[in-house]
Amino acid sequence: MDSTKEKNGNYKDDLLLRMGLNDNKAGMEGLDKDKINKIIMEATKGSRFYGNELKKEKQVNQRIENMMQQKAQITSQQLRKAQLQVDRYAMELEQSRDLNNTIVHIDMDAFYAAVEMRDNPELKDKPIAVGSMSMLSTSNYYARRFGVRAAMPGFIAKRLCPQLIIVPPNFDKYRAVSTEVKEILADYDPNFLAMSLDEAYLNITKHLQERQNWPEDKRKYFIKTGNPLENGIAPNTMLAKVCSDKNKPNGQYQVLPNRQAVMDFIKDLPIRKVSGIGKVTEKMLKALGIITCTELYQQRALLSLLFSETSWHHFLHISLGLGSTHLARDGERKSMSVERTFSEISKAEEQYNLCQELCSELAQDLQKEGLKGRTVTIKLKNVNFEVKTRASTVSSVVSTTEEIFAIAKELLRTEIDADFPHPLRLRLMGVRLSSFPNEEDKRHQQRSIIGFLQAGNQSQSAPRCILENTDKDQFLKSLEMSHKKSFFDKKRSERKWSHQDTFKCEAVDKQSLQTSHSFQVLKKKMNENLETSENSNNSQIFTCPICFREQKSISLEAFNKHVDACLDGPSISGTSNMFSHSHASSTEVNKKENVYPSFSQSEKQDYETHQRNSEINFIELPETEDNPAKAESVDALSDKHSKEECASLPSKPFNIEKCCQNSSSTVSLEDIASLSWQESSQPYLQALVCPVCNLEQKTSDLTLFNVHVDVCLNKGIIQELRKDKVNLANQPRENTKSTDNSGRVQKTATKPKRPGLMTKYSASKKTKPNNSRHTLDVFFK
DNA sequence: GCGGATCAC
DNA sequence: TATGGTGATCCGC
Repeated sequence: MDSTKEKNGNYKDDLLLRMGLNDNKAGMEGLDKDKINKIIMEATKGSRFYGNELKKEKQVNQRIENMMQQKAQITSQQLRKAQLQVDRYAMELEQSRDLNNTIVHIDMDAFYAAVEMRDNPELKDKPIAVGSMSMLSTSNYYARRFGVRAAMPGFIAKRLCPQLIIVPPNFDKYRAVSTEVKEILADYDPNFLAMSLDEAYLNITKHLQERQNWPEDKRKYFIKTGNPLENGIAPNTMLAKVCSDKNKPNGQYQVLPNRQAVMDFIKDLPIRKVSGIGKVTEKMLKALGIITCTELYQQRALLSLLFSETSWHHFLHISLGLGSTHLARDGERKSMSVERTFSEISKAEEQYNLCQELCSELAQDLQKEGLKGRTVTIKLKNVNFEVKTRASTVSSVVSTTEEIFAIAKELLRTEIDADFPHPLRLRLMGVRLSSFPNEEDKRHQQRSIIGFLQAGNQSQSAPRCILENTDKDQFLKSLEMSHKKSFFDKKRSERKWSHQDTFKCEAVDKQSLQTSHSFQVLKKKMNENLETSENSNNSQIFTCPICFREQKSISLEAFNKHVDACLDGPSISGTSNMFSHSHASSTEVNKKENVYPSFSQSEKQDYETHQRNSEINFIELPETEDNPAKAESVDALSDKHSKEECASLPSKPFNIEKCCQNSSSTVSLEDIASLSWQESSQPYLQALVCPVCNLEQKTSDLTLFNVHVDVCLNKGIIQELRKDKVNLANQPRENTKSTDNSGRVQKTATKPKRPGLMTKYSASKKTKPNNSRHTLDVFFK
């Protein structure tokens, strides 16, 4: 056709497929198919979006190429063996085939558009779409004749159909209508499964049985909702879903519950029609000559060798016409997120502000469902549509804006630092919380909290250990198991248990303190610190972890004696009570007052750390004043004291630079144990000093402080892990060339190539540097 | 546990 | 001018 097709045929086909245009249904009153294609491509070509689509397409092609090489190495022996194994499994599946259920899939036609047309009859004979100039949710059938589809940006739709009316979405309205419809559906199956506002599965097996006994007049109608809808009736969900797609619009289709009917239905069914087979899987299977379900069945042995077990099992289910016969109710949610697209934002300050807003929104949503989680993930999409996610898991659950933001902001900062001095040019940001505790976790947590509070109450009279048996057991178990884990897992477990212990025990019982592993380390570490400070004549103030009193300029022996005396002595209740008091009251205060503005004091402090890190990482850079990004940020966020603070840092026993830069200094239990408590100027309020970054945290909320420590630790680990990446990123990206074996010059891949999902073949298999780099189009023509 | 990807709606 | 938001899952590290 045109040159575009030769170069970008794949993308174009995908695009057209997605927009439903290569089914020959376009035409008649609307636009000619070719005309539609041309308009879409004209609007798309040259955009950043398109550039990214091409990039993604190349990656998929690479995956396919890897797969084909994998395939080429399969021997007939292996294939025969696989055939036996797969057929054995197929036999089992066949035997468990269940045709006793009647599943209906309900799909409301162009739902949003239908509702809008119902409420405004003027729209009825006009082409309409619901959405915005950026993105359409759906369109009516009139508009579809012009090629206007869901998931198409409105501005392109307008080019296809200038008279198109774009109606802004009104989800409350759609929800209301959806609820009405669902009430009707519930009559047929009270346990129906709603997939969205306009889609649901019903298991009407029981209903049909009961219906047998109904009087004739009552049986004469079936589902009547007043809305146009598709439905498909079949013995399982997979088939029902395909059925409802069959006779559009406003149609119905049934697959009878016998094996032959199922197999006949499946026979020529394109695999893409099946839920779960998307664009990429379709393309990969097409590369293996598989388009229909019959072909999928024929290649089952090969597929078992090329794909993961999960995948080929899924494929086998499909090719046998099998699917769920019961509607599994949704389990508990596993994550909650907020994300937003916007016009480019490149200023760090604005990015942090945005991040905090998202955290706030997320925190509100979480509160509605009473959820708390341990993993915070941020998502960034740059103006070139490249997506990154960065996650951090802390040891205790978080849920408030402040807690989530404390973590998210560090993740964001790491990314900003990594690209420094270039700004991140973002078009989307998102924040997600996951790792919600299961019921058992919750019970455990509950007990810990109660234990903590009880210990606080009782500390006046009879302080006792709040380190519960479960905690101890798990701590010991985690140590026991630790040799089986990876290095980082070990470190994680160590710090998790150590600083939980540290916080709990320091406030309470001396007996358990003495036996506590972490406390032994704590003592040891403090001694070491004391020694070094003595040796360097550096007069430091040490605070006794038991009584919290400052021990100034005393010898190591004296300090030890003091600690031991505190441990043996009768009265620590006063001090531990003081701690409990300050914790309890400050938590209250925190809840009410500590909703800090964009950048509070502690934010500034954090920012200063950031500045210090930047100075260390980019020591060759000009002064702050000459660095626009830095100067701006400093102006906005920081006072002028960062340099003095920086100068004072080396005298501290442990700091973030050491943590991040020393290759062997990934955070260890000992590091945690160097945690020191220093009294602030405020009486009865302990200032919390982070043992990692060594900065005093101006919060008295222990959870928030814990989060900060976790974040600092993760940051150390993250930077350790990312060292290579950062180095790579700091190199000039263009013109990075290398020579391969064949002597040709190629661009070096910026990122290490990985095999794609759901596949077994390994990317570590070296790609042949020869002609095998043909496109697969040629191969499969 | 992390990060990239795929998929559905 | 301009190509979404939410949630789940899988795979290889």
